[in-house]
Amino acid sequence: MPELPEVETICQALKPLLEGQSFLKIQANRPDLRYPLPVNMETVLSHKLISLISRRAKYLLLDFSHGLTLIWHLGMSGRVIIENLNALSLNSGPHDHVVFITSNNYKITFRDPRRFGFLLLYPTNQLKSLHPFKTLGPEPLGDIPLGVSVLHAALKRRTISIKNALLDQRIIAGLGNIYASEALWQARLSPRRGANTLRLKETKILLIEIQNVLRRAISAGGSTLRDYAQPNGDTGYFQYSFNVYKREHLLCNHCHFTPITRIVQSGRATYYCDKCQQ
DNA sequence: CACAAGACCTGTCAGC
DNA sequence: TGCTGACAGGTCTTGT
Ligand SMILES: [Zn+2]
Repeated sequence: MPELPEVETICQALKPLLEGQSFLKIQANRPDLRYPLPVNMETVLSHKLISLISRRAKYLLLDFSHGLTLIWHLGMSGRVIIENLNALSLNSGPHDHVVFITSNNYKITFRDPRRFGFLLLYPTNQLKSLHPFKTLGPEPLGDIPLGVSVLHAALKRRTISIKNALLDQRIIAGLGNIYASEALWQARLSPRRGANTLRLKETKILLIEIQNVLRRAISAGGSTLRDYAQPNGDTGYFQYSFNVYKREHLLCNHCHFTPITRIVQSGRATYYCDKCQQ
């Protein structure tokens, strides 16, 4: 489900609510999702000051002032729901696996039907040296601008298709199936091109278009296809700006005469215009 | 090591 | 109305 723009949207929603607050209660409605929930999560985290909410790749990071970081991944179908705490809101739906009650009276629900999401608890100062953070590629919208030469060098080493390369979180962090296809359309590059065949000039355009599409998607609150919604319950709006994703057989918005093609690469759908994208 | 395919899990939708 | 198969915003594991 959530790629960088959706996780960033959730991060921005949680940040003002949670920083400086704490969890009064953490209710786990099952012992695990993709992985077992952190042991004694409620004991270890409740009443501890939340010092920083941030995002790395598709991970939400909740830093606590006593030196632990809660790592929160939403998998394919994960949602974060923020509600005002009231008497009626204590019941949970069938896929509401973890419920956090905050010191400023919010109920934050982790809903995830497919349970590919997970929570992990690591010491903050060890995060960077632990999997998967150890091998995670650069942030496309990071404070330190991702240089074209870095991306180009990483692509040069790989024989996989450029589409698959964009999904590899070790090369660039945060892109998923939607935004990989959309960025390649914007850059007018075929998803079937070998990653190592891009010219520096093409990589340069691709990086700019990756950044543009991610920024526009964040501004739109992400893309809603099925499960995803912003934490306040609104849908995202970027699905209305898709040029290729889920648009098989519809005409390309650039050339206006070629139907969008759907292919499968490494088991995942890719959409593109066979004429515009070379 | 690099890569493709399989696995994880549940819900939805098209087609019969 | 069922049933069946395909498919879904991700990533870890397995096999070649
Ligand atoms: Zn076109």
